[in-house]
Amino acid sequence: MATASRALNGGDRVVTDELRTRVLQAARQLRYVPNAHAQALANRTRATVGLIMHDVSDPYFAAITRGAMEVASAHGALVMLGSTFRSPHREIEYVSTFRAQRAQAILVVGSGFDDAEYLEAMRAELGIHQDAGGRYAFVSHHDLPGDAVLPDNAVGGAAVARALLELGHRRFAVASGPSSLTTVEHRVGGFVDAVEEAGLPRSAVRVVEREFSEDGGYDAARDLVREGLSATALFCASDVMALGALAALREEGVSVPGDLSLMGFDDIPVMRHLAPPTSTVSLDLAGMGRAAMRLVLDVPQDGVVEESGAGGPRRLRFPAEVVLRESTTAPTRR
Amino acid sequence: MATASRALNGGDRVVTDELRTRVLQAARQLRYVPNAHAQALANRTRATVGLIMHDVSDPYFAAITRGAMEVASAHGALVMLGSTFRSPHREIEYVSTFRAQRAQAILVVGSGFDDAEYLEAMRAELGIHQDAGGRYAFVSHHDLPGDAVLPDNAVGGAAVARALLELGHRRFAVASGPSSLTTVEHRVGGFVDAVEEAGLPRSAVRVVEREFSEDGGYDAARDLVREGLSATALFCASDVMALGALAALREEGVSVPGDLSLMGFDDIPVMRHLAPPTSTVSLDLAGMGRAAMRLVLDVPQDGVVEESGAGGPRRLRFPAEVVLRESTTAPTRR
DNA sequence: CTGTTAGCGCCTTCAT
DNA sequence: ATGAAGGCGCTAACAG
Repeated sequence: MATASRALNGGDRVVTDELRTRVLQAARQLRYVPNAHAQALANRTRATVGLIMHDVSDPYFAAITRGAMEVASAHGALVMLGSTFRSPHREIEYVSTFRAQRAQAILVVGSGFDDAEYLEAMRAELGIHQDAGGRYAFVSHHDLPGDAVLPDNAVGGAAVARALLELGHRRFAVASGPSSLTTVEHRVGGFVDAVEEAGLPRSAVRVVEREFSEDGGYDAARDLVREGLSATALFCASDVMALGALAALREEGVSVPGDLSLMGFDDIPVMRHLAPPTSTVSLDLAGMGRAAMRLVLDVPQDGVVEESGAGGPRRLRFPAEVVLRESTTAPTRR
Repeated sequence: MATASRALNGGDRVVTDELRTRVLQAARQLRYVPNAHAQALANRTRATVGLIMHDVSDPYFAAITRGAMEVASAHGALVMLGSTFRSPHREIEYVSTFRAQRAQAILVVGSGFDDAEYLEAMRAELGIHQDAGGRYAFVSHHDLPGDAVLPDNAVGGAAVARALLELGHRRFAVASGPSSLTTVEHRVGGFVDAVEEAGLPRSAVRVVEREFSEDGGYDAARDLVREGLSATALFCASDVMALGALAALREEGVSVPGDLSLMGFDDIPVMRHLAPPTSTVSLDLAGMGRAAMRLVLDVPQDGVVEESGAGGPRRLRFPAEVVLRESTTAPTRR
């Protein structure tokens, strides 16, 4: 048994060539694959990483996942998937499940929740995971200690405001998600701050808070229109919300950008194909996924700049850049 | 130890209340989670399913995955993800990896490859998996024995042809993927057959074969235009290809549907938002994912009709229905 | 009802 | 270079 084990694993010169080939051949004939559980038990770990996120079918998460999968498979790491559908409870549950699996690493993708109970539970779960030798990292802010890949959400939000101001807009609407999501908070916060910095009153921005989803974007835009829209530009906290908003605007007969300029955030692949091609803030989503996976797999990054206090958590910042397309123009309405 | 195990797992009345609470409390205090590998080893199985597909960031697979995840998490099954990026080799490798994990079930999503070596290897791997008590199923055709969830690809392709014929089109172009993919073969085959059945010559359809991807769609449309398009309607073998085709047509100055009617296949969520909203063939993608997961988890289906020979493989057929939107009109060019 | 004893399949010392 | 033995953490079968 020991010899077979050595022949199969220890690629080294510890087994006679003849014996090794004999073992290998038998294995092939039997289509033998070692029991990964037994290996994991004996080795006390395994190249496995747990991926926790809202929902893979959301293009934002899909793109990040793709990047993560590329790196994982290049390094022979097995990926386990956990969809939370935005439930903090499920998120914690998945950490615990992956802990039970003795996952080598856990990747928590997407906005954190601003909720004391959740934060405490996550901190505890992740702490134990780490004490047991596991790694973990976040993609997006989490108000929790740990390595992270961070999109420049606030900077992006501010850039949107400045781009719109430069076009001549002075009254804005924002289709926001729940402010308890850190991502939303940063994007909308950055936007509002930039507007105020430009000397406009707070009242220049009308913020509507709905679900952080396509339906939420739809609801927000429809309600905004029905309450008698005075804004000349609408900023959506994500492209997925912008998708919904666009549908609502079409139904309500509001022309984009004629009546209203529209901007999203993320630059998911379809934005360029929409009617009209929609302005947004581009983020290297797949790159973020790759960087995060590299972070937890402890392989060197590839061009991404690391910004970390000495010994502190490692943080990889991803720039957010405004991409102007046809959904934004100078305001024409009076 | 045994008592602790019983208290934790066997929800029955086999342990004194007092002892059980004591165990439970200790577990909670220590944030104990049982080692899943040890459990799997002792139990010889675990509720784990391996999901094999091309790429989660492709909206088609993303939607199917979403459905599969819903059912999996409702049944407490852990999902492992394998992205093949269309490599038959990796597909086989993942089956073997999941076999090593002693996955309870393996779900192979997406078109199979028409390749003898691949088919033989898959048959062997899946056979061993099954002999070891594992289940598996396909989503889409695979020319391999086993349970399957099958979209009506050929029927859908034919329906596209008929819809276009009815609008008055007589000369067609098809942006096809590699004909070695069964999905492509069925869709394009159904289309071509229906055109011939309508009494038109084979030459009425110009088929261009490119990658089965957005880039492939782009290349196909661009090349068709540059070679001097005589068709009045373009059928793309998938919506993702249609996305690329639309971009190419825009760049080449071909107006849709003015110069050319366009149809895709799948009805991925964005099609309705495109410029113009694009006609396609709708498939209940998430439903297919759910059905497939139910199939391998052996839980009753929910409204989906099963079509199976007695004792033979179980097959769930999903209807494909044409959805006409603004990318298709009667031909105006001469 | 509780405790004891074998494995589950593999890997890793430790002898040989 | 090979083989034998112990243990990874848990559960199931068997005693008590």
